[in-house]
Amino acid sequence: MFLIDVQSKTPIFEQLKKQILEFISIQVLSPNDKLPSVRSLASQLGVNPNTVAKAYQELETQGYIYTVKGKGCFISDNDTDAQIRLEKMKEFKDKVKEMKKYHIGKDGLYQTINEVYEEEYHD
Amino acid sequence: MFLIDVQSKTPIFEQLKKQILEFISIQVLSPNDKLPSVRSLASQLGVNPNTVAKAYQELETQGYIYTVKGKGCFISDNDTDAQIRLEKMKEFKDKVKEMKKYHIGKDGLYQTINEVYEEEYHD
Amino acid sequence: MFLIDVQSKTPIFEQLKKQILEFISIQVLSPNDKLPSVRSLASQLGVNPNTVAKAYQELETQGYIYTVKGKGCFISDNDTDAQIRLEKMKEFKDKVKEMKKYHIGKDGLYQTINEVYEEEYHD
Amino acid sequence: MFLIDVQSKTPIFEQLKKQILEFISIQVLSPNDKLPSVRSLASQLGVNPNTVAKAYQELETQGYIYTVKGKGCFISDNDTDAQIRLEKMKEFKDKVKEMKKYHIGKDGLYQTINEVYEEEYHD
DNA sequence: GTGGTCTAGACCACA
DNA sequence: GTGGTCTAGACCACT
Repeated sequence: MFLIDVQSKTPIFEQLKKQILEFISIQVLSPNDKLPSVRSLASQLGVNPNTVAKAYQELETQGYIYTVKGKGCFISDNDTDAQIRLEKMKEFKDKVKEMKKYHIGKDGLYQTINEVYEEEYHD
Repeated sequence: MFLIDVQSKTPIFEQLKKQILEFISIQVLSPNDKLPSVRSLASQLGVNPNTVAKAYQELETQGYIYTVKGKGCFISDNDTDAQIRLEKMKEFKDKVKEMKKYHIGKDGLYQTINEVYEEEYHD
Repeated sequence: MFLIDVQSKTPIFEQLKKQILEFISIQVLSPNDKLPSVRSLASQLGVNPNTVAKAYQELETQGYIYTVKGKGCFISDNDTDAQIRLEKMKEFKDKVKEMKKYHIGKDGLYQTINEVYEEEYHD
Repeated sequence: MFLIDVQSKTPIFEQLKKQILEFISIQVLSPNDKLPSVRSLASQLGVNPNTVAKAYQELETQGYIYTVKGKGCFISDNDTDAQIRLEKMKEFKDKVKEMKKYHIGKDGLYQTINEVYEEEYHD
């Protein structure tokens, strides 16, 4: 279910966070679903448990998941998926602003969007 | 001319690289223009010369500038500005792909682009 | 394992790079092998950690090794040894072209090769 | 007659030395021929006179040219061309040794030599 | 005066 | 403990 690239420049715990958020956004993980335990996920991915713990901790701080002592971590139930997409839209807007800074015309951006959305769905 | 945020999480030398690329892209810096000397830029920004040197060196290995020992660093002359915009478009495409992964519709993206590009130009 | 000549005109970090490439080429270092840590190699060679780090960083940008933060540096896994030999052959070809420019006959070159390759293997 | 690449990593004075040696080797410049004056060559190439002077000085130290005060620099007359080719052969031998270190077979080297020497002559 | 290399030593993020 | 970034200050080669 989770895929990690240890050679990537982005820290493992960030990769994990991102994937969990993705799963929430597309409702593969729904409110009150249980996340795998830190230790099981760590051993499954072959990474340090501290790394998984860090990802979970940050997600909790940001309100996307909640922890029940002795039971595990669960997806929050406050429109979490909508929040995530809002967050992503903000990132997108920042990217667009950057494009504008480089004097890149909006037509090129439209075209790129169309290209991407016309492709078949794949990972 | 150059602005650095020492508080930022992104390394100083990366901020510098980005700004130089921006200036090339919008042709504030044109092929064979001379960049400020490592030492002068460093003292002007209040950072260590090594930091500026690192930015320049990376830009050189990436082919955006060239160095003449004893004379200084200069903007490369092979359509560097076009190359940079291409690179940026690639980044944008990746971002759009990410949006698609999160099941965000393309209409929202269009709208965001319009918002950004309708604003007055500012830094 | 590594030998550095601090007197040499060629920079220490270049000497290091060369030796590492040599070891990869003759498969003393194989894909995914771990390189010595920056600090340990530095102290072993009696040089500054920054110097070793620079060598590693350049090897990484050239694609010969990859870095996993918090774990160390490792040999890349894409036929790195073959790539290095190809690179070396290119250097050799350039040298031969130079010889031709100086109007040196190819017979002399053959002879030199035979001399070198008939000697016993040594460092 | 002389060609300089200011963007090259090899210092200008080295490029100059190399070209002069090349011309001696192929007898475009013969013993007792006069070299262009420091100032004329410098202005012709658009480089600093000190740079040309440095090239000449090193060539004199190495015995390839001699200076007559108030008259100029001249090619030495002691089989200079043969000496240069010897020097070049030494460089070639070092390169071959390097190839051997990387465990590159001699057959590949033969082949490369043939390729180069079969090409038409060009710069 | 220009960039290139190096040292000594520091702090941080990641695992 | 690992590499990444940064500072302060030094020496060298090239122009």
